[in-house]
Parts: sequence; structure tokens; C-alpha cells
Amino acid sequence: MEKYDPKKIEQPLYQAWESAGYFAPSGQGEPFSIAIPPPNVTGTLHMGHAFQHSLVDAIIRRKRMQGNNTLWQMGTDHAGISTQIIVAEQLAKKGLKPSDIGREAFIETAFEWKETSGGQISQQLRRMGASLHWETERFTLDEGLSMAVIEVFTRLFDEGLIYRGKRLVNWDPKLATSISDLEVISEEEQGSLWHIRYPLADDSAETLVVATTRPETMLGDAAVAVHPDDDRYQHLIGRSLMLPLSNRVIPIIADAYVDPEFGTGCVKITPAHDFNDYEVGQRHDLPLISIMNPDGTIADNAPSPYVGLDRFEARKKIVHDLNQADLIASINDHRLMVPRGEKTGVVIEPLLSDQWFVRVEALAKPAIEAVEDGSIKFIPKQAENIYFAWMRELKDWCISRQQWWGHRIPAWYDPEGNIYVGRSLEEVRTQFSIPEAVALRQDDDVLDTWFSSALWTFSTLGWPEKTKALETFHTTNLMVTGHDIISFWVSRMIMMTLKFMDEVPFKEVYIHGLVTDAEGQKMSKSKGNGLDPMDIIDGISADALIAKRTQNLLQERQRAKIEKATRKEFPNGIEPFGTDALRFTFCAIATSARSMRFDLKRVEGYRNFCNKLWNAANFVAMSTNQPIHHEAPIASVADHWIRLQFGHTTHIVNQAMDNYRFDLAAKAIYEFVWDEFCDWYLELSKPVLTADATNTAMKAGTQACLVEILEGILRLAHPFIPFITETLWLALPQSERQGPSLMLAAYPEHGPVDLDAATEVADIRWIKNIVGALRNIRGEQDIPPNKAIPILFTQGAKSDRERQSKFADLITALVKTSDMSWLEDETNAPPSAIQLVGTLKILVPLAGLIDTQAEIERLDKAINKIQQDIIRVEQKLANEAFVNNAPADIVEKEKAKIQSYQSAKIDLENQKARIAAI
RNA sequence: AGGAACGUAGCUCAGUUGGUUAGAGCAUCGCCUCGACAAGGCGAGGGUCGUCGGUUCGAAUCCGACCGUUCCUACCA
Repeated sequence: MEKYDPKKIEQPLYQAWESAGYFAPSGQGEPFSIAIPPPNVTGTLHMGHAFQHSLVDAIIRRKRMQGNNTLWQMGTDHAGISTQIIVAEQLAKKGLKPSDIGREAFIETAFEWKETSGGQISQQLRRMGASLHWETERFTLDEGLSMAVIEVFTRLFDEGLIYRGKRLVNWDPKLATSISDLEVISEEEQGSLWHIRYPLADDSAETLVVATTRPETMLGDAAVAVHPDDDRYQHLIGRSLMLPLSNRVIPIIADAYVDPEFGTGCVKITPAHDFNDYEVGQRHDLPLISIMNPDGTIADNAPSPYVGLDRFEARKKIVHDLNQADLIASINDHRLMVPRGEKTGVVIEPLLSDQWFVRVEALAKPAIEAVEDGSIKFIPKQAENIYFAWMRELKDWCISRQQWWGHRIPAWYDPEGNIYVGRSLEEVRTQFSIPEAVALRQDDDVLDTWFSSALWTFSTLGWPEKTKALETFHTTNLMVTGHDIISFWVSRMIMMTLKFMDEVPFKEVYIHGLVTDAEGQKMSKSKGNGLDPMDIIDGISADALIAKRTQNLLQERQRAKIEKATRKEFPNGIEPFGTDALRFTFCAIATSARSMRFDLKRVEGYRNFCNKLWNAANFVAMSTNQPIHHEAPIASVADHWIRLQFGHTTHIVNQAMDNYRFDLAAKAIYEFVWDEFCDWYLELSKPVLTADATNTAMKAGTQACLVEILEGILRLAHPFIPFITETLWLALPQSERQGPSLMLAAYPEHGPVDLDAATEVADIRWIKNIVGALRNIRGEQDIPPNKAIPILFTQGAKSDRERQSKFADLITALVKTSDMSWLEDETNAPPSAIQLVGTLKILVPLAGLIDTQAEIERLDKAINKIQQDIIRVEQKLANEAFVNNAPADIVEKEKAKIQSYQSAKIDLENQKARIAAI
């Protein structure tokens, strides 16, 4: 058998699976479906995707093996803003602006880009082993999904749940579009607080000082507000100010919104450029003075010196001009939260514009109830808080974007500006009886990408058509996503699906944590701390990794820092670990915690685990390639034991998976394979298989058990590490497996196993204890493993004698003994190293083997430890409250413990005295 | 400011309803190429479970306060 090399086995297998059609729903069994959170079609697979899909694939593969009719629905979204940015960048390389080529050509270019580069993420998902159903892959801009979008928009509009209005929205001046609240990232930055003197209108000698962090907005001031109870300003309320630079007269108003403690207690009110001021403006009926253009330059209605200036240029000039006029009272350094666009990094402006909104109140109510009444379950339950918090304060959803790439809003305007909404221009003309002579112009805006994503679970299954797929697979069973997506997407899917399907989109939502780097930092391009899952699978040199991390940096000065950090963390680049190791790592770190530090050392450990499994399979193959036939094979004690352990492990894994505890499932498999199967069972099988004296019935039994357990392990582990398990499984003799692929084999099932009740388990535990005791002596005494040691047993129970005689061969094989015998009269014992297992004493005679000093130290350590135990238990038992109140069985246990501790201590002390006397 | 979570070995993390001596991986130290596996085997060391109180016969686990870290939401111009 060749060495384990993931590169050689992984990709060919995936192609074989896909072309055999194994990812498609079987058409039999209970339906089980999961819709993929649509990745951005132009994107590449990042660690979050890789993590998420490792978990989902484990779920879906297990369900498939359990006989469900499984569908993991593939699809991508058009990622309106991101894609528009990318395509614009592509054009810029050719020296073109989007406006140069026009809307039609731009969309065409975007589709071309999608065709050429859009397949990347699909290929990467295949590299991950994701068993997605590719044949029904969907894209949000496909004809079918677009129809669903138009249908939903039209119906909502007809019901009055969509409206158009002039509102203050978050505006990205670089993109010149509205963006979602959720796409605005506010972070604390260093800025200034400018204190500006506003003279009173009727007495320019008297001034009032306002403080602002955005002086340029004063061009749009509509008032200055003070707190109604602020004694300092009572006399000013109702009077007017002469707004500097603009020379407009604005009122001084009283509003409780003002915090008298902050700054001067006077706030300039700019209703068209600040969300709070907008509210104040509404209360006081102030005019909305919008002084900024969509591109962030100052608008025509501002004083002429500033018109056309960029907002930050305008700020400088305004401060300069105020200074000239001696109207700056002071400028202080100030830390403030600056809102920036997630995609562009530019400062976001609240801007007044015409936008389309979804009225969410009526939609939100049933959506909240669906979670409250348990129709939808969040896992972990804590995540419900995020959902409820968001849903309770839900504002109307701005769904229009001033972009070209996306679903164009199905609304038309006649020359008078009347709005008509319908499924198409033709429908609009017919429905509203508009003659061809009247020109109709379609709305230029497109819909927020999340509007189409909100329909995802049912639009991908064919809605509004009543398809078989929709009937079979909706409601989907599960949605797996990150907590940052709950408000963006999960909440909106719930609202829209309840509205149009009259059922929930999914029964459960598993919210996973965030994968961070080893320092706990969020992985990001700008920080240069990201890892590409493909590099972990295939490996990458340090130079190539640095090149990758430092390309397209926003800030050039970061380059050296990133290079240094990368060289320190990955001096030799990254080894190729393979997909299985990466997937297993993701499952193993998927605890219920909110964030997970990703450490390559873990991947290495699980790659080693794969290697271990590979080698164990190799051993099984070698041990069974010459089958011994026997009519009535006998199972050894080890065979019985490992079957019980496997059943137990199967139960644990299934239970863990039912509870979405991927970490516990991975741990159970890891421990069973390595600590029980490899470390003990394979070793225990060796004496049976190699000893001449062993009867062939037992050899046949052991051979059968080896293959049986290995095959079971492969099935149990397949959802986590699909490639290596399938490879090894296909290498098993045909007679040992059922069906053409491990993917389609039955998943192991087992009820709870009471290990403590089984004699075989007790036997193996006894053997482990004896072997452990002897290995401890070997280790502490540095006795080389190839040197056989003589052993004397003394005292002990009757069962010890029985077991010793029954399992002598196994003990010999595991610790290499030269001789084993029982000592009836302890006084004749030669100087020996001693170990206690229960009441059984195990002696290893010193002659020629033992370093007496080392043995005394070892005994001291043991005596010391047992003394601690005795003290602890004695104190417990001396406490009357404990003896009186604790359950009887607990007290009994403690009493039994002290007995054995004390006799053990005496034995050890005697032994020490004997050794010391030599 | 409000809300939430977390703090367990040098590092990364498990620890189910309170009850044997708090576990694992990595790292560390010692021995070993013995016919599956050096991507390995065997052995060992390492924790007053953030701090202080409380409840309890008994607390890593339940409660409170504090310290520290992080996230979310909303922001004071």
C-alpha cells in the first residue's frame, strides 16, 4: 500500500461521485433538504465558507447514508454592489467608466465576468468535497428567480406593503447608491470637535456657540436646538440666528433631544444630513435643506464658494473661512464613531433621496411568532436574542439601490410622474390601459440583493410554479449560517417565506461561530491575515503566501508589516494537508463558542489522524489478505470489547450530530480510532493472529472483527473525512461492503451501550491497568522496549489470578515479558520495582534492570500522591454534615476509597524500605 | 450607554442535570527505528478552573459583586 497522500486520492474521487450522480436526491426516503447560503458568484471560497460547508456536508452526507431523500440545493447570488465594483474596476483597467458604455453593455460585461470568473467558487466547493446537487444550481438573476422577484415585488406593492418615498438613507458617495444600515460599519476614529460661533440675527454682537464634528453640514442647518430646561438659554428660545457663510436666518428651538452636559449644550440641527436631526426637524416642522450631491460634492443650493467642492475640501474651506471671520471659538481633538461603507471604506452620508421601501411591520409580526412558538428553532438558542432584538426594532427596509447590476424595479413612470407597477411593461399597459402613445420609463434602480435572497428557499425550488421539488423539499430542514447574517438574511427569509409560502423557510437554524486567525483577529484582506482554504489543502510556499496577502492592499504601508508577520507565523509556508484534514479540523473546532481561533497545528494533527487511519487500514489489509476459513469462528475477548466500544462510539457520534455538536462527534471518532482501535485492539489482535498455538477458529474470528470494525469506522467517519474513507472502503474486499460507494452505504446506528456492565470491558480494563503499570516501570526505569522483563504477582483477588492466566499471552505481547509467576510468600520477594493494581501487587525484580535510586524516587512520588488522596477523603468523611446529608452511595464510595488507599500506601512504604535497605 | 458572551495546563479548547483523583490536542522532557504507522510508539511533567463573597454536606458547574477580554446594538452634535 502506498503512503497516505491526499492529493492523489481526493479529486478523482469527487469527479467519480459527481458523474455517478450520487449528489442528487435519491427519490426515496424521508426528504431532508438544506439550501446553501448563496455565495457571491464572483467571489472565492474563504475560510468561513469552507468551515460552514464542512459542517453542512457532514450533515447532509450522514442524512444521505441514513436513507433520507437528501437535497443540498446549490446556488449563487449576484452580489449587486460587490460585482458592480469588480466590473467597474475591470472597465477602469481599459480606461472606461460604466457611463461610457451604458447600462445594457455594462450588464452584458457583468454577465461575461460571471461566466468567466464566476465558476471559481463552484470549483472550490468541489475541492472541499461538498456533496451539493449541481444539476439544479440556481443564480439569483436567472430567469426563474427573477420572475419570483418580480412576482413578490408586484404582490407586495399591490397590497401596499411596498412604497416609494423621499427619505434619509445611508448613502455611499463613492458608489452613489443607498446602502443598508447593516453595511455601515461604525468605528471610533480620531477627529475634531469644532466650536463655532453663530451670531444672533438681531444682535450680531451676541453669539451662541455650537459644537460639531462635521462643519460642512452647517450649510444645511435649519435651526439650533437647546434643551427646554437649560437655564443658560431660556432667553434665547424662539429668537433667531444668522447662519454664518450661508447668511440664512434660522430659529433657536427647544428640544429634549439635546444633552445640556455635552459641549455647549447647543446643537445645530441639519435635518437633511443627520438621522437624529431629521427626527428633530419633523417635530419642529423644519425645512429639509439638502446641500450634498450623490457623489459627495456640495450642491448648487449652497453658497457659491463651496458649490462643487468635495465634502472634505468643503470642510477645510469652511473652517478656514470661519476662522477668517473669527467665528471659530475652539477646536478640540475628539474621538468619534465614523460610519464607513463596508465595501468601499468611504465615510457614509445620511442623504435625502427617493427610495423604495418594504413596510415591514405586518411581515415582522408572524416572523417573530414563528420563532416564539418554536416553528423555527435557533441553535444555539442564544442566537434567538439577536433575531428578536433585530425584529423588534425593525425599520422599513430600503430595497432600492442606485445600481445597474441586479433586479430592475418593475415600476414605470408616465410623463406626469405617475407610478405603475406590474410584471412587465405589457402588463402595465394592459392593466392600467395606457396607450402606446404615452411614453413609459422604467425605474432606473435595482433591488437590494437581499430582496432576492430572501426568497431563496422557495425560489430555488421553482416558485411561483408549483413544482414537485417545492412540494417535496420545502419547508427545508435546516439553515446553517453565521450570526452576522441573522438580520441580513435569516429574518428576511422568514418574513418573505411566511408571506408567500404560508410556511416557514426552515425548521432549524444552526448559527455557527466566526473563524478567526490564531490571535483571535477576524481574517480580512486589509489586515493580510487571511488564509485561503485551498492553500491549506494544497500547500503554499512562504513567498507565494506573502505575495497573495500583500496584493491589492488598500494601504501600501501595511506591506512590510504583513510580510514580517507572515514570515514569523509561516516561515516555511504551509504544508499540503488535504481536504479531509481541513474538514475534520473544522468539525473539531465547531464548539458552541462564538468564535474559533484557527490554528494550523490542529490541521496538522488531524492530517496525522488521517495518516493513522490509513496505516491502520493497511495493517488490517495485511492481516486479512490470507483469510483463514472456519465454520464456527470464535470471538476473542478483545473482539467482544471492541464491538462494544464501537457501538458506544456510534451512539455518541449520532447523538452529537443530532445536537449539532460536531466537535464531540469528531472527538469521539478520533478517540475511538486512535486510542482504542489502533492503540489497543490492533495490538491485542497481533498475538492472536501470529501465535501458532492459537486455534484457527479464533484467528478467523479476529480477522472478521478487524475488517468489520474498520468498515464500520469508515462508514462512521465518512461524513467528516469523505475522501480517505471512501478510498479505504473501496479497497476492502467486495464481500465486506455493500453497494458501489461508501456515500450510499448505511450510516452506523446503535443504541446506548452500558460499558460498565460488560465483562469484556472489565477484562480489557484490567489488561490495560496491568500493562499500564508495567509500562510505567519500564518508562521510569528507562528499560528499553526490546528487553524482556520478568514479572511476579502477589496478593490480589481470585479474579486477578483467573485473568492473569487467561490473558498471559496478551500481557506478554504488550509488555514483552520474559517470565510471569505468582509469589505465594511475599517475604521471599527479591528486591523489585512495585506497582499496585487494586489489591494486586506487580513486582519487577531489580536484578540487572533497576536503578534503585530511580525506584525510590518513583515510590516517593506514588506515596506522596496517595497521601494527598487519603487526606482529602479523610477530611470529607470527618465532616459529619457530609456523612449525614450526602446520598448513601456517595458516602460508601468514599469509605471504600480510603480503605484501598491506606493499604496501598502501606504496601508502597514497605516496598520503599526494602529497596532502601539494599 | 444598553445587551450578551467568555476567562479551565505554556498555547487552542472539551467538561451534559452540582458528586470518584478536572480531560484532550499541540508544545515540553525522557526512552525507543519492536514487521501497520517517526505524519510513529511508550512513559513523564504541567492546572489553588480570573478574583472575592454567597447558596450547599459538597461548586469549574448555581447566585452576586469586581477585574479582564471580546462581540452586538445605539449613539452626544
